[in-house]
Amino acid sequence: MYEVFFRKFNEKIQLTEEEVTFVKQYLTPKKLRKKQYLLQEGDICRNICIVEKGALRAYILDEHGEEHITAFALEGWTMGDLSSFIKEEPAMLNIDALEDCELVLISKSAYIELLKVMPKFETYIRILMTDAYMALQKNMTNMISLSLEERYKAFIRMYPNIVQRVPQHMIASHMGLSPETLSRLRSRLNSRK
Amino acid sequence: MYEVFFRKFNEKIQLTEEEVTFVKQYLTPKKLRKKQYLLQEGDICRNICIVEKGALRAYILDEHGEEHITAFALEGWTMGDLSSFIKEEPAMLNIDALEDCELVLISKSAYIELLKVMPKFETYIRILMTDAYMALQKNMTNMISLSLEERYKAFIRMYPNIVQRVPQHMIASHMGLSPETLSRLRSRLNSRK
DNA sequence: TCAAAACATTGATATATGTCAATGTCCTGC
DNA sequence: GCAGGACATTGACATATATCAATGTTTTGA
Repeated sequence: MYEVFFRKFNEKIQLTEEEVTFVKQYLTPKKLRKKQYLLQEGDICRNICIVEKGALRAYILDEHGEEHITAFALEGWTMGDLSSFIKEEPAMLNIDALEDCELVLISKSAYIELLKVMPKFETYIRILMTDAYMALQKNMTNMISLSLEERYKAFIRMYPNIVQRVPQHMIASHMGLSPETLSRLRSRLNSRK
Repeated sequence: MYEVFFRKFNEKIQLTEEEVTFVKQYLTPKKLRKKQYLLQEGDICRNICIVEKGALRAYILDEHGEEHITAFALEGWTMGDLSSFIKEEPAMLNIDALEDCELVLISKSAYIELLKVMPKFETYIRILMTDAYMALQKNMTNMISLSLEERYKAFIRMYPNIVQRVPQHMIASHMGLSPETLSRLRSRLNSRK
């Protein structure tokens, strides 16, 4: 149980068997069926989740009620509305399952307790946050400095699994494009090679 | 010396006088004149910096050589190309001074050593990264879900000091707009009230 | 197994923003 | 103190992308 979670953990920080057992006490498994919600806008995000299996998306609704996908999460990725989790404020994000999912949840109290009693956990979180920040930064600089075509090609290169498993209009939404524009972009790219 | 740095630190984690003295050993002061560079694209970012006084900007050059400002930093803010600092890869960002600056630098070796020997430093960095991630996320969701006008009003509300101290065309660049478009947006807002 | 929904594509048109250019003002450094 | 540059504004025009609509295909669920 929790194989993916601990595989990811061990990539950053080695844990002994006892430590694994110890951490497991603080984790909760959760299954989610396709289209079910993990979090809805306005609720407080009570858990950080790690995807063991399946796929999630996070999206925000704009003033016209349009969905804008802010993130996908596949196996091994972390998902949640971090601001809501940390500050215990209403979430801006909606998170739902794109496929049937198996998740690992860390509650706020578990998070706080683990940070307090287990330095290796704090180190792991520090690294996780650093990596997440760098990834977001990278996305932002790509968004700013690349042409549409280059952005799409970079996305395919970076996240080939997402392109395979997620409908195209959601990728368009994630890139801030209409489905039509992405479709035309793709046909331009195909005709060119 | 390093007043701003330790004020910020103490807002998150209380330090004893001895701890302050200890941390000071790892810090280096640096002055920068307006328009001088702290970091240039292609170089490796050897230091994380905290602004004691003055203002910095970070920008990236796109394929046409156009500048796109990715961040500003005023007193108390942290600045650097984090990916370059952590991975010791060539930086994508250019960082220069918008005003004469006084900075505090933390070198990579100081960063690693402090993380190793001082749990409070690791906790501080963990919180810093978490906050930075949340702020970037917030910017991204604003970018996605708000109209231009709302984005500009949100920016003014959030960073009134930047609006006062930074030329308008740089704010346009930071918002991903041409200077003309921001100018027209502002005149629209003014005529309306 | 079939009907309905979800999805991708393509065309016609609308619109927001960028680009180019001209003008005037205000800094700023020599 | 003045000249040149940086900056903001405004107008005319170009262009990329959104929007609306129609069509065909694939997936899904009863």
